[in-house]
Amino acid sequence: MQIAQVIVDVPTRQTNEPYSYEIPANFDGQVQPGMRVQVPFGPRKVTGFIVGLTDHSDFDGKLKKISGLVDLSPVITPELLKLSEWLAGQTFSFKISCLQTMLPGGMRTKFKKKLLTDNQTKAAYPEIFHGENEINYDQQKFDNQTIGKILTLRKADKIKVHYELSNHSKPMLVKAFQSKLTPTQIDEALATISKRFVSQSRLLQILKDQRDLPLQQAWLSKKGVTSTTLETAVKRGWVDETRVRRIRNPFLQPVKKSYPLALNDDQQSAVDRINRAIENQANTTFLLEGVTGSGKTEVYLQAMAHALKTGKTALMLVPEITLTPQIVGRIRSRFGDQVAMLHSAMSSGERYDEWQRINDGQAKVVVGVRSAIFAPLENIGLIIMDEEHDSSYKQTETPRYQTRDVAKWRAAYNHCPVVLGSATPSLESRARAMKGVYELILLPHRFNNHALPHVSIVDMKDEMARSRNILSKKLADLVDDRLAKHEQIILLLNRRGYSSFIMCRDCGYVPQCPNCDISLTMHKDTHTLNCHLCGHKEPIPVVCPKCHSKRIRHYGIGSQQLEEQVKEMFPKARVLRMDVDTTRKKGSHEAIINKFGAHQADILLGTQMIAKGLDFPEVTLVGVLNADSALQFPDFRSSERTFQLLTQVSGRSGRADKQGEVVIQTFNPDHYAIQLAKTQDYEKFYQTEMQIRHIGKYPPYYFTVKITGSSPSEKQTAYEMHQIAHFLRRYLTNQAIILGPTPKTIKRINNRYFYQIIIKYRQEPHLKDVLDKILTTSQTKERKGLLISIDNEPLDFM
DNA sequence: ACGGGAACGTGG
DNA sequence: CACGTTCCCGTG
Repeated sequence: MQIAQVIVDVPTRQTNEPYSYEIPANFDGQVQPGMRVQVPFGPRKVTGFIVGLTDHSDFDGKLKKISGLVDLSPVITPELLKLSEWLAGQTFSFKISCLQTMLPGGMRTKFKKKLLTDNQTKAAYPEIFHGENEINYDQQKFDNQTIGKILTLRKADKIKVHYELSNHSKPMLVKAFQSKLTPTQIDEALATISKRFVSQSRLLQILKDQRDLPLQQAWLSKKGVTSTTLETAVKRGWVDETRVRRIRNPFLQPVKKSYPLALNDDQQSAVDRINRAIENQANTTFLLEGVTGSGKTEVYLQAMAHALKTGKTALMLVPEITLTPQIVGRIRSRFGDQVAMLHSAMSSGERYDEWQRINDGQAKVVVGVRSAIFAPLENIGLIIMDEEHDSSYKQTETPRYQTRDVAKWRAAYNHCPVVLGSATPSLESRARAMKGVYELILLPHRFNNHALPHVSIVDMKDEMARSRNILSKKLADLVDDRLAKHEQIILLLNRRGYSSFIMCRDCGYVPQCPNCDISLTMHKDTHTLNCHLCGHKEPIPVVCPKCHSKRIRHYGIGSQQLEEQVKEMFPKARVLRMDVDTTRKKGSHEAIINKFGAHQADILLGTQMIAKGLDFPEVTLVGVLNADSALQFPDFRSSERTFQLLTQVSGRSGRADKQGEVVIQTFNPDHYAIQLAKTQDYEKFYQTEMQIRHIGKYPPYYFTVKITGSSPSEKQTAYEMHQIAHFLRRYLTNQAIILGPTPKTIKRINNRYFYQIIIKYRQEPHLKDVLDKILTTSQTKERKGLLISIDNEPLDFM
């Protein structure tokens, strides 16, 4: 007898191991590991993943049978099954959560519960069934009294419970028409048909040329065949209406084929080293450190081409907001239809189709964001992570994985190299390169030896004494100059909304979010005060709710207000704003980029999403309006983030034959992160920052774990977190540093109180066991509203 | 997660 | 004791 080992979709500690199920005879030989099944679990039915097949079970009770198949072929490859095990351990999460994150969103299934009943009961309980024989059962939708009634009816067998699979992404089927006529019949019809039937004859002509395949209605209508014509043709028995699958195409425009560019010596030697590793199936991790504009992308493309040439596939990851049509277009122009793209801006249907193309082995190159690291690609010959330092590579929800670690795992499994590319590598990666764990490849020169932009720093303390203007005199003059020369400008202001807060000038009252410990941000376009954490919105008060004064003013400039001011200062300039608020609609991000790229605007302003990956040759001036915004955060990585952001955004200036200019406005002109960004001196920054990390016992010198606890009661949160800290101090070695518990920087979000504990350690053999124990114990308190989450190697300590 | 049964509470 | 509510356990 064959037995399936199933991880059920019940995310708890106790059910985090496979359960054994008998495979019913009619499924014999069809089920394989990696397929999803429906199984009875206690009194209900749940979905599960088959993770293995055995011929005996250690479980000594009576086995139940698999009740249904969700998939007809595996959706998780053997490699990804193994990876899910490792990932669950690494991130302290449930195996089922890891398996689910490997699938594209649209494929995650839940069982919908439906209630079926007979006509008599339906008529007797209109408040439950509303005259339907079948209703969805949502517990929240019914009050306790109704639920009671439903239970009684069910016991009396008047209601049947039915589980229906909800799987919202499906292949897209479109209307199509298949010719039923032979060529001779078509000729006959053409000869006999009355001259009045112009469109029918036109259709017959088309059918004559395209006889064998079903023709899609959309295609036919482009040829001028209307739906009425087709209906008539169906009636005449000439064609049959059918449905065919259409692959949704996430690539908006067709791309012209492009060819490898000539490389400079640095690039060539980089490509050679990576190619050699591909050929030797060497599991090497390369750190490709190249200044902005040094031509890293061309190195990636040629190395990927080499991987394909050796019969392998290639996976390339890019940060969330960098995956612009620009980059995808470039990759697709090189590799054509072999490319599959996975990106969060795509619809779930598009993602589903792209994922299917990878799973079927049709796509050989995958380009995507973080989650694309789980693409079901087989026989990988090369994994690339562009901008490896980018924070979007760390998932902030469970499973809290770092893509870099998953990439290295997959590379080890596939015996292939990983290339981590960046102009400003994370300190972790650079330190590993220095230790010889990674191989360092440098691209120290800009492509075609373009000069680096000239960077100047403006001290806003001096500036503020003169004027309250958001643009310094120097920056405003340069903007004028560029506008006159018909060149483009990027302005970066890392704060969205209109102003950061409003305050009553008489009593000092600042409106706070009722659910969170944070002041509300003013949004002028919607005339509301918004909370950026929980989404709360309220109207802007006209009088102070506390002292009834009318002197309410706003402070701190956000991107909305910047737009307003810039338009006022430069009335002739065409201004585009790009931030979360202007890019919410699908395709709007792209629309802004295309518009600016076509020079239909002079000034692009926005939050940090404009800093990365965009390449506009006409931009010769970049202004950073508040370089300090990241520095203000009480976090050990704030200098690193500031340096990276400034270097990145500076690289946007002057890429083609024109010298670029960058103006950084700051209140901390002497801060090393700002000074070193001015000279684009990564090396010096690395040295300085490493010293600070060493003294402060921070990564990469120490490993870190963040434990966050939250509940609706501050007292309970604090108490439980103290218990955990106590437990840690007792069971970890005395080399481990345990900080906290402390309330988080923003203590209350959405009426939950957050406390955290930071563990810093160099070697802690029992850490995993201790943390597992904490999770197991804490689960019993979950019902009281306490949630404990563990973040292994968190991005910040906030 | 969630269904089911034990345990506990309330009103007569 | 009948019934409502909460707790807690097990799920193959």
